[in-house]
Amino acid sequence: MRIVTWNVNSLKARMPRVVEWLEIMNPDVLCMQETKLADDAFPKESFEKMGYESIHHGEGRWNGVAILSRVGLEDSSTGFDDGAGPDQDARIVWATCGGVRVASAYIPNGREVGHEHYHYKLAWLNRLRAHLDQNHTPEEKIALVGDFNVAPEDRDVWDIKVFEGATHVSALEREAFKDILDWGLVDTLRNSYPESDGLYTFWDYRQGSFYKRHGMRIDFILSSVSLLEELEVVMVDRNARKGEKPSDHAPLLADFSL
DNA sequence: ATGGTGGCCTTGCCA
Repeated sequence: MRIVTWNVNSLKARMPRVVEWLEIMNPDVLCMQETKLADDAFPKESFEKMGYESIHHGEGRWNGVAILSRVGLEDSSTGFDDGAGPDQDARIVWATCGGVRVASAYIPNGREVGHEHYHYKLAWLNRLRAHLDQNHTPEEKIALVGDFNVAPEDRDVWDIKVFEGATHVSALEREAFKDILDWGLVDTLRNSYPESDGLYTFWDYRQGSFYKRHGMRIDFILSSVSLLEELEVVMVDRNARKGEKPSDHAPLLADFSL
């Protein structure tokens, strides 16, 4: 089973690239973030013609997450089931696909350390942990994937000196991210390449970042241990960051022997 | 070619 996470930065703008990529890479499950679509604008029928069931959770101009699956899509839900009320944004969707509980998540950016949005980001990660505590056990096969907007280690950004005092690398964000992992999830790409630097999934459009290899590793396929036992390979498709009208994120793929 | 934002119900905001 090939599971993919990809922040597409507007599905409307990215649809040609997404369709082309699906035809070439044939994932079983594609989790997208930042679709920037309302639910009624999501091209569900186009994906159905390609053999994919789908669930989308969107609000229109910002955010928006989706799961596509050709190995079944059951028990879908949106947001958090943690008893704390609805989230202000459309940032997470859940579904069971081929026996794996999958979540497609778009964690808040935070904007600036100390900003109201930064506190929302930390609270959001805490709610995600609470949702896991209340709805799942680490023994299940779980793939929690998406754009976490956190670089867990200094080597996960191209130059840590540039990020001094910035979001994505602050201690509180990293602790909140680690708290998710400590529940019982493994960062699959880092687990497969423990010694590697330069493993990035995002390159800002500005200042020629991609060409300069000025990237960040902020997208993840987090796997429970029982699912990790089935992991064959995990990789970033940097080619998808090239060419005409790319997203600023590359897809992250993992193949499991399921 | 030796450089270099993009998306959005756009004219500022978000990333």
